[in-house]
Amino acid sequence: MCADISKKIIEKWRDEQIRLSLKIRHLPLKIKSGLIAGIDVSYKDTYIYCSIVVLSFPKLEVVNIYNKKGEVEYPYIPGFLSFREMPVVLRTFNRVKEDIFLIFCDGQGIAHPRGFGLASHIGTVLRIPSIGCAKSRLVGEYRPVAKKKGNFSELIYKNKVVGAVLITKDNTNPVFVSAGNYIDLESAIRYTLDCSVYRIPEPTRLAHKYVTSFRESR
DNA sequence: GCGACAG
DNA sequence: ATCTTGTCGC
Repeated sequence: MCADISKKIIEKWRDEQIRLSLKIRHLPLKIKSGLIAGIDVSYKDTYIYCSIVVLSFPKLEVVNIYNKKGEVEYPYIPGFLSFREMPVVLRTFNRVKEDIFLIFCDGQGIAHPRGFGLASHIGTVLRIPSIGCAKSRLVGEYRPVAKKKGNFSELIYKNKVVGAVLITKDNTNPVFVSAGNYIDLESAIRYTLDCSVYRIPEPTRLAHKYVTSFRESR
């Protein structure tokens, strides 16, 4: 399938992350209504599945769902997740005909060793504002956060604020939010809270639900 | 060398 | 990510 990824490839990927990370821009996003999307990927054997859910904002009603199956090309390597998931994600997104103004991704944005996690990669390639909302930490340190919706502590990495450890629902563990591209952290936090009903924001939570059922049906 | 390490 | 039952707590 994808045994040992040569060090050459990883070097190339590292260079690409550094090169593309220079294109990242942090801007306040102020769109009040429109369509947003949630992306999630699932695996089974040598197959990889992707679901993209289009939702209305701020009502959060499902407008459309796109599913696509592909083959696993690379193994999971911390820091290089996007190269494993980007292929199916792009092929799935090519089918999306709606105009999306914001994308939620299951993973890190700039809270990454080289400031270019999955959300940054997706946002940069698609040229659409993106937010990384991960369930666990990849890099950075932070102070504990009281479990009250809206609370957060800064995620610090190399003496820079790269994200927020945010409580999206009372009495639940935090999620790790970081800007992907074309959005700043403040806006990312704002939209994440506006899209949260449960711990995981609706776009990503629904995408995960749909991709799981899609995988189990094929 | 040891420990950490998105999904 | 994936394989899995019951169980504690709001």
